[in-house]
Amino acid sequence: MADGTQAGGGAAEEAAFLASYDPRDYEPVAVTVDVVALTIRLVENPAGEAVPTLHVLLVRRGQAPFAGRWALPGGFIRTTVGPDGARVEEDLGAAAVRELAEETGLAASPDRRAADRRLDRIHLEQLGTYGTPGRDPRMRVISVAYLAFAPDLPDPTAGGDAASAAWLPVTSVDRDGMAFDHARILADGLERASSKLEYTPLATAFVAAEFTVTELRAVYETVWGQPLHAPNFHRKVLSAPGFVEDTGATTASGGARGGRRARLYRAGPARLLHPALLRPGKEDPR
Amino acid sequence: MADGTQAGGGAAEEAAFLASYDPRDYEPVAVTVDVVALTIRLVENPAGEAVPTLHVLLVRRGQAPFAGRWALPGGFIRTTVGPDGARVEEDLGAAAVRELAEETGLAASPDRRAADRRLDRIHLEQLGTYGTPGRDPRMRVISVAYLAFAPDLPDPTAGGDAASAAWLPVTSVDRDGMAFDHARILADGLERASSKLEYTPLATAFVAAEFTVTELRAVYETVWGQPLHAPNFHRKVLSAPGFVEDTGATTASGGARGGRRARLYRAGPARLLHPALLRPGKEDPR
DNA sequence: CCAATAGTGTCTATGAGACAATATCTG
DNA sequence: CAGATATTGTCTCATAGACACTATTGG
Repeated sequence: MADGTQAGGGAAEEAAFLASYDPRDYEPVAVTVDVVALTIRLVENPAGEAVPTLHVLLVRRGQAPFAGRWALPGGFIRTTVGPDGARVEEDLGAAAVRELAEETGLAASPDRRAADRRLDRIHLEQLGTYGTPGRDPRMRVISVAYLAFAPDLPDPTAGGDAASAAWLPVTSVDRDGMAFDHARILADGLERASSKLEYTPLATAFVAAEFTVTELRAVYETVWGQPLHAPNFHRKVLSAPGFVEDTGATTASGGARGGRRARLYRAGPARLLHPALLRPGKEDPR
Repeated sequence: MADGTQAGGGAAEEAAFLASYDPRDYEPVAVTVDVVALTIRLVENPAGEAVPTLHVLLVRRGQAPFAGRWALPGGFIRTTVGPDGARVEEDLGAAAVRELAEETGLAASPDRRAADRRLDRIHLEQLGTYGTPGRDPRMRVISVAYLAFAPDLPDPTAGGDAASAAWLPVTSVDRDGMAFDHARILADGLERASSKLEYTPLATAFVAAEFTVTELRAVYETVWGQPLHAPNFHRKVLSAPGFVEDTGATTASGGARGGRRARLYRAGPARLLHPALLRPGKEDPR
């Protein structure tokens, strides 16, 4: 990288640095950070039951190109000017958190402490970088995509300036109508999420700090889109060391229509699951 | 991404696009592509035996910053001017291939067809993007890192202009002395490579088009840094559908010191291994 | 023939998946 | 008590890992 031909050293030598390149070798590139933010929310089905459903945070674009289309929340990486006048550059992950906070309304929350606590519980990881020429019709744009797993977050409309943002059920997103190559990024994010549930304990990032095994199973069923065998799931979760820790407590009451009280667990210290919880029905996975 | 405020449309509206942003929101960013290129080469140990050893392609920097240090091969993404005068931007993956070809000498090879054939056999995948402020002391640089698995490639010195490049055994690389954050990128690449061998058939990218099970096992042992149980490995490879295909042929002769002739296989069509070949000794993988 | 290398048989422990059964709630 | 929900028992099959063994070759 940065295999320059100029001498290094000072700070504001940027111009000299740029001038030392053939214009055909160096071109202005815009770098954005986009976020595939996933959460699970309850949706009423026709029968009136609350069904856990995977949602993605999307923003409706106000300007061309792709005006009126849904896009992933994102924006350019920023440079802020510090108190001493020095430029403070923004880390990529920080930009992703900022975008998420802005679009969910957590940035404008009156209770900063509570908002920060919610942001802290969000799992964030880099998904990939998308830089195919022409993906933005205006200029060369390189987008670093992040994947976020969050417990139920507030509705964006509660935020204020992000009236055009919304949590949409992933199954009802019109992928062909999405802006830029965001359909592809979303697809990559969903696949990554499914895969991550298999060998990491990240499903706990979708539920509250204390949760039941059934709630955890709902996460898997929702993301994988298929029902799981409850007894076996139960045992597998408890047998994976460090996946969950027993709190000793149980839910205050059983199910609405009766049923035993469920034990409450919290996320354990493990960062990888062993053995893994593999998706069923992958007999011949080319 | 690209949540712009200007109207979209034409082609050379780049200046207007840039002007529409607050300078604090938009800053010139350089984007580079770096490559962690891995291959397996034979190295003589003190006993005079040829030991397969994992190597990484590194370049010794000629200029500051980090002059004299080893760095990953890489460089800025380019824009070439096409015959009609239009600017042709380079895709990120193409930039990675170009860097690899340049530094290995394959770009300058007299036999273009043969060189292209070798480049085609290289597996290339995106590793991650590194953009921490300050990682390049000169200016803001975002590096998109790629991971390449290659069969034995020519020595860079055979190429010509890349006299300062070399394949180095990964165990003998002075990580603390590497330029920029390339030690971190290298570490990430090695971990990714180890992990990919588990659940994909990419080990075949390290060997010739036709290979024996023992050669394939050597890849695993080299990358994972531990010996494997030969009989069980044999069975696992053959039982994973689509991993390898029998060519019907065998090696021309047995081992140098005697031994049965080995059957020759070629890479099969599978893109994922099922069941996976897990690394041994990961009892408590936090 | 002997040592070396390739490949097969087989046994045990463990996990995956299916099904049955038990425990404990709510109404 | 009846139905609902959580949790545990048990059985079968597949895979991982260990070890013994057979097959084939060079010297």
